[in-house]
This record gives sequence, structure tokens and C-alpha cells, in this order.
Amino acid sequence: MSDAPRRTQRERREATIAKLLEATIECLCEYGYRDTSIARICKAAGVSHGGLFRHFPSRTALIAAATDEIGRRHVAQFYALLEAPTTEAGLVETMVQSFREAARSPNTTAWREVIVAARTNEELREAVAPTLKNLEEALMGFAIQMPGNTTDPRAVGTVVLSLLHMFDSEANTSNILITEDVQELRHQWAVQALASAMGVTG
Amino acid sequence: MSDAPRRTQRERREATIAKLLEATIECLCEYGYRDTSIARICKAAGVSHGGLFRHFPSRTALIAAATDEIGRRHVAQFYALLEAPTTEAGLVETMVQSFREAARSPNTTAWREVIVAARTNEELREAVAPTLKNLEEALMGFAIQMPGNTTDPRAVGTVVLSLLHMFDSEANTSNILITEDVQELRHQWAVQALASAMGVTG
DNA sequence: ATATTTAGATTGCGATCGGTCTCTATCTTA
DNA sequence: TAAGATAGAGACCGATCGCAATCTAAATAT
Repeated sequence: MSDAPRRTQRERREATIAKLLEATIECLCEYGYRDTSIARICKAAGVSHGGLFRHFPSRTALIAAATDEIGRRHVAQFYALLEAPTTEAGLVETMVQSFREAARSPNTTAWREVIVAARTNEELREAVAPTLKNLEEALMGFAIQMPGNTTDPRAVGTVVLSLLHMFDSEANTSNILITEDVQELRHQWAVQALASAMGVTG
Repeated sequence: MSDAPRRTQRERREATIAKLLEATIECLCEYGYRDTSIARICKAAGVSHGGLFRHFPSRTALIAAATDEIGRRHVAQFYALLEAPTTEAGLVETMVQSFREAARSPNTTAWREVIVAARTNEELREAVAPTLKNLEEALMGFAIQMPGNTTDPRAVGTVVLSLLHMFDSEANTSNILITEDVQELRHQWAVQALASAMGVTG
């Protein structure tokens, strides 16, 4: 009875890479970009310094890879929204609610940390650019597939993207200050704005 | 002919504090929160390490003070918007344009760096909370004073706050990816949304 | 004019940073 | 099964971090 797991090189490799990516997302969410250090990532992942640098040439490269992973999850998450069956009227309400919750999720929180940091980090910015582009195109495609008739699908997509932006920025401040009535008014406004853009009668 | 400037203690003090605050904002904008170090701030301000710590007990305290300064400038800037005389129809267009430009300004860029960092820095978060509250209240007051009568001024204020959020988040990604037609569609949508909220016939 | 206080510069400290190097263990290939 | 390649662990490196302590210069109070 050997206690050796007997995994192939490929399995070992992919497993630790996955652990590192997950740990990176975790640290970004818990400590923020500045304090997401190699040491912390390694500790969270249960991987040594040497192990990390076998797979990623630098901290920035690792964070870029983690960001790419988050981007893929985002797209999947939003497409899943389309699958959920609801009435057309309730759909708008559900969507806005989902937008808000998505913006406050750990993955999206980590995502924002990277986007902000990328502004002043060229390597990170270039690595993240295609991911961001993919995400925007996927979301635009998602918006175009939405129910509701309209003359300009891309305009509807823009409204969706804009509302996502709004909830992203709001999520940033939600850890600092929450004004209840503003939050409620904002929700109502977002629902009405999206319904109007989609041509849904409320 | 003495080349000694002959300033009072108070003048000296306030001058170097002002230089430090300005340098901090500069560094936040140029290097981002992570790489805004004591050394860089001192170099940009032309002040020594010792000089900095005479006035601020820590890096975080300095950044918090700089953020407060930005907050005050923000409020002043938006109130100045009210003074500029325009036609009521053109006002909405002007406002949206100003929102966008303000979001991309150096001061606001530095502001966002701090807000994001504050999420995972308790000292910074508590220092920034009242500033954020003041800003939101000032903007709400600003929105209420806007032309155009409405049954619910606070709802209009919420739309203004939400649009500012949207442009903030958009400004974050604008360094990475710009989609021209989306940008144009977004502008049109924002104008229409604000006009609608204000009860302005376009 | 002298004593006291305050502003500001310099040096130094321990901790941590990102990254390299070396070594062992595990897997693959011949 | 022997030889080679790859995954991973851990010690080590110079640089930089935030900050304290010490010192000089300048302004204020007596």
C-alpha cells in the first residue's frame, strides 16, 4: 500500500498551476493587489517559491494568468444567466440583481484589483488587454442574444456594459459607505433603464 | 542681501505639507497605489524622509490626507459646473461631457487608486469614509440644485451619482481598451438618461 | 541676546520584496 | 532498469520597503 499518489507530470503540473491561480485570486480579494505577494500566494496555495517560478516567470505573469482565468469565469457566468428561464418582465429585474451581485463577488473584486493595477504596469496591461477585449465582446454578444426586440442590438449591449461598469464602481465604494435609499433608487433606475433599452414594457 | 526666505514656522509647515500632498497625488497617478512609496513621494516633493514624518505619522496617513484634498477639489469642481451658464438643453450635454472628463482627470485617477486600496486597508478605509460621505452628499446637493423640476430630486441625484460611477469604471478600462462605437453609444445613452431623469425635453 | 521649540535632513534598522540557484524527488523514455 | 527530464522544495541574494533615531538649522518666546 503505497501512499504515493502516482500522478503523471502533466497532472502534477496542472494541479499546482490551478492551485496557484486559485490562491492568487484569493489573495487579491483578501489583501488587495499591493499586498498580494509571492510569499502569500505560495502559502495559500501550499506551493513553494521554487514551485511557483517553475510555472510562472514573474509575479506579474502569474497575476495576468489568474486574471485570464477570472475573465473566462465571467463569460461563463453571464452566459449561464441566459439559460435561466424566467418571464420576460422578471428577466430584467433578475438581470439587474445579477449584475449587482456579480460586481460584488470575490472573483470580480479580484478582477478590479488587477484592472486598476494594470494602468501603471505595462506588462500587466498588455497581458490583460486581450482578456478585456474578449470579455467585452462576449458580453456584447450576450446582450445581443437577449430577448426583447430593438432596432439597434449594439446599443442595448452598450447599456448592459454601462450598467456593469456602474455596479463595478459602486461595489468599490460599498466596502466604505452605503447609503440605503440611494442604493434602492439606483436599483429602480437600472431596472427601468435596462427595460427601456430592451424595449420591454414594464 | 540675505538669500534666506524668512518665512514663519507656520508658512514653512504649510508649504511642505502642500508639496507633500501634491506629490502624493502625482505619484498615485503616475505609479499607482502599490508603487507610491515614501521615497518616491519625498523625491517628487523635494522633501526628506524626516521632513515627511514630522507632519504625517505614516504612509497611510499621508495618502488619506491627500485623498481628503482630492475630495475637496472634486466638490469645488462640480459646484463650478453649476456656475457655467448654458441653455438648459445644452446643459445636459455639457454635464455628461464633464462627467467623463472628470473621471479621466489625474485627481480622480489618484482618487480611484485610493478607494480601491481602502477596501483592504482598514486605517485608510476609516480615514476615507467621511471624505466619501461628504462627497456623496455634496454631489447629491449639487444634483438637487440643478435646473429642471422633478417630483423626486433625490432620484435625480441618484442618476447623477450612478452616471459618475459608470464613467469612473469606464475610465479604469480606458487605459487598456477603447471601443469607439461603444464609447459613442454610451455617451448618447448617458445624455438621454440624464435628460430623462431631469425632465428636460430633448 | 539667550533659551526653547519646531522644521527638516541624514543615517540606520529590521522586515519583506521579487527572483535565482541548488538540490531532491518523481515521472518518462530508451 | 538505467538515463534523462521535469516538478517541486528551500536556502539565499540584493534591493527596497516603512519608519525611528539622531542631528542641524531656523524661528519663536523670554
